[in-house]
Amino acid sequence: MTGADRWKEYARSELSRAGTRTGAAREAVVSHLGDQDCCLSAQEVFDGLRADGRKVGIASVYRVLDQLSELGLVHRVDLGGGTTRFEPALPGGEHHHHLVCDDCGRVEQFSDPRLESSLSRVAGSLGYELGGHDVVLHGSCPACTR
Amino acid sequence: MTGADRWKEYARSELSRAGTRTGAAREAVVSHLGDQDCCLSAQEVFDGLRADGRKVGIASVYRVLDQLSELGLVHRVDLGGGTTRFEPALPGGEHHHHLVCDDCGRVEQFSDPRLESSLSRVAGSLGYELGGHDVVLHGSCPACTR
DNA sequence: ATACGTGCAAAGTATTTGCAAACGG
DNA sequence: CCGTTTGCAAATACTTTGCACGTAT
Repeated sequence: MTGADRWKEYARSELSRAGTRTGAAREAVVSHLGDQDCCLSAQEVFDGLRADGRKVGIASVYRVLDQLSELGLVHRVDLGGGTTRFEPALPGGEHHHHLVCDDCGRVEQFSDPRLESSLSRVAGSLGYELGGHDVVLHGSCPACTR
Repeated sequence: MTGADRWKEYARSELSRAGTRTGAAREAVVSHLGDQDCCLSAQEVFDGLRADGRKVGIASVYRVLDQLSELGLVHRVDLGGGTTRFEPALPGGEHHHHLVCDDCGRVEQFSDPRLESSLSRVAGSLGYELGGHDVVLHGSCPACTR
């Protein structure tokens, strides 16, 4: 089973466990989001669903994304530029961060254990219980640098 | 001389070096921003100026903040929640990051050398030339935890 | 005098909300 | 059936832009 399918199943089971009913809009969003390998904006999800011929209102896209976020099934990602993006989140706390090329807009993912430990150490030393964190690096990608 | 005054002088000299004229709105924003120890939203700057009896249009606040940002005199800070915040930036690359309490909204600053080195190592290993980075930790502050 | 700076109002985005109709359990 | 979910349209929040006027140089 692919990671995408695994997330879809996980999301659907968590949704039903949360007591929600099955609706066309939510299923469409879950299905589409699960197929992505990179974070999407609400508008991109909406456009993607339209392209697939699914007629879902943008308000529903926002509502579903918000609900998924509340349940911890997606992460909100803010790369700057004023639009929030969303990406599937698997359980277990495994996560990654993003590196944005300010020239061409390319987005890459990365993860780094040493970075994570720095973050939790800092939070701990200030007495905070760490709930989540956003790390976004901005720069120029190899192609744009030269 | 205080850090606040140092930034104001620095900002004014950089602005004049950039060839800008002296205007009331810009001076008001620079002066107000320089007095802050924490990042402010455009609306907060606007309200602060109003409270001081300075009649500055909100459009000018946005324009000035954008200009200061272009010149590297302020950093844009996005703590999530949809509104961009701004804070004075001193030259030399010294900077800090933010820790937000999601319960009470408190914002703390921190800096950490090990974190910085993790970030540049990651960027370097992906071939990126690092231009800047945003790190925002979310969690519960000591007061809200218990 | 001339171009830059400013305030106001209008336009633009991104997102949320009110509401009646559709639909799942 | 009854309450959740959905789509539409209107509303909201934040930010940018157009334009006429003010003002520094």
